[in-house]
Amino acid sequence: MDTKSQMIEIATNLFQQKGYKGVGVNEILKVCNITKGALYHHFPNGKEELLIACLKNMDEAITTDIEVIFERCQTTMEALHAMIEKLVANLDREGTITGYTFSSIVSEMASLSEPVRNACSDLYTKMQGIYSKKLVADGFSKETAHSIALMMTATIEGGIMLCLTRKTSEPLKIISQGLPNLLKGFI
Amino acid sequence: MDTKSQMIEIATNLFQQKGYKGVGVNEILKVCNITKGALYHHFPNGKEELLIACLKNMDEAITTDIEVIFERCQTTMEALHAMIEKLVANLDREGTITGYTFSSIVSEMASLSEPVRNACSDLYTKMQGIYSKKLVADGFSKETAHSIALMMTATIEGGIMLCLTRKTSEPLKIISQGLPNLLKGFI
DNA sequence: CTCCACATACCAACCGTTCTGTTTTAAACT
DNA sequence: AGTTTAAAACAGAACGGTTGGTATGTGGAG
Repeated sequence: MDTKSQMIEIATNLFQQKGYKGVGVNEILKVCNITKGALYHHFPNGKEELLIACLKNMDEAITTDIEVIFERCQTTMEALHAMIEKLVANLDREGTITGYTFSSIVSEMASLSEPVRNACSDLYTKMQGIYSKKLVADGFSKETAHSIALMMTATIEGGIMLCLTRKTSEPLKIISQGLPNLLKGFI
Repeated sequence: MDTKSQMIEIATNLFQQKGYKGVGVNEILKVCNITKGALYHHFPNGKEELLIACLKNMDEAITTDIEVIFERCQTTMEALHAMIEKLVANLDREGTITGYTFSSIVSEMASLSEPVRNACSDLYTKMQGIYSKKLVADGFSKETAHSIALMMTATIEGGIMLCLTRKTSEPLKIISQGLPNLLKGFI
């Protein structure tokens, strides 16, 4: 793997876990086993440019990952259960959540950097779009599907926050059980 | 108002908006118009102790605020609408959200400081408790109420994240409209 | 000989914290 | 009431460490 890709891969993980300001460039360089020269060679605009590259990387990773799940599963609910199960497994195994979320980055940077905010917004919109499409296939109207997709996105993101706070995967499990009722209510 | 209370008041606002690492002690001192001596006199353990004091302050503020709303409103849904309306108004007016949320602190600090994580966990639990109680009064069983309350907490917190990312209050408005369907689904 | 991909050394700015010194407050004693 | 005294409530300089960023050096590939 080339140096640049490796940097993005590692930095993505660190940013997801500790947020933007929570990770210093020196820490990233140490884990990557490279030096300042390499970083500022590939990312002349420094840390923020690296973050945006990481967000683009997450975009691809998350989008394709979710799309695979949503293609394999028959209904939206099945797909959601599979998604959350993956999150729960990840959380139980590693103690942190590395996929499907970037809440720490949003809450830190949304008001500080427009490029970062836009990248995050795009990612949310993309995820929501995948949900929405499947919901339409499930028989919901376009507007209803849009509303449900938004609520699903919010609920999962909020659920992750609760899991991190409680140090348990319980909240996401309960959400996984409760989500079908959300769809039921919209019929 | 005494210096200590003023510090907590101002720091609470700053922490909510910019997160923990996003605010330097110097910035806090500047806004408060005090110096290092005052800070480390009232909070010998420095910044983190101040943060915990802020979380306790938020606990009281949020709890009493929500409790008032939930007492005034007949049903859980009415109360929720009122709550979200308040959030939306705040967001439309000031561009940031200062009440009912501390997502930035959670995502930054949950894995770094146990005292902070516990304080956040307590706050979520308390909010959830208020929802839950009202839901039982609405006729739901205890377990069902607990599940719904958790989902409501997650959805609102996630909705706030979406609003910050999109720079619009639209997500919360849609959630406010969609939430009744969540309750409907549980019946 | 040149250009790319780094390494190394260095920098100013800022971080949170600690220190010592000064003022203010208020109770205690004459 | 006036003085003494001790503690509380600050002010402000100084500290070591870390931050993100830059300027220059260097080895290898073409």
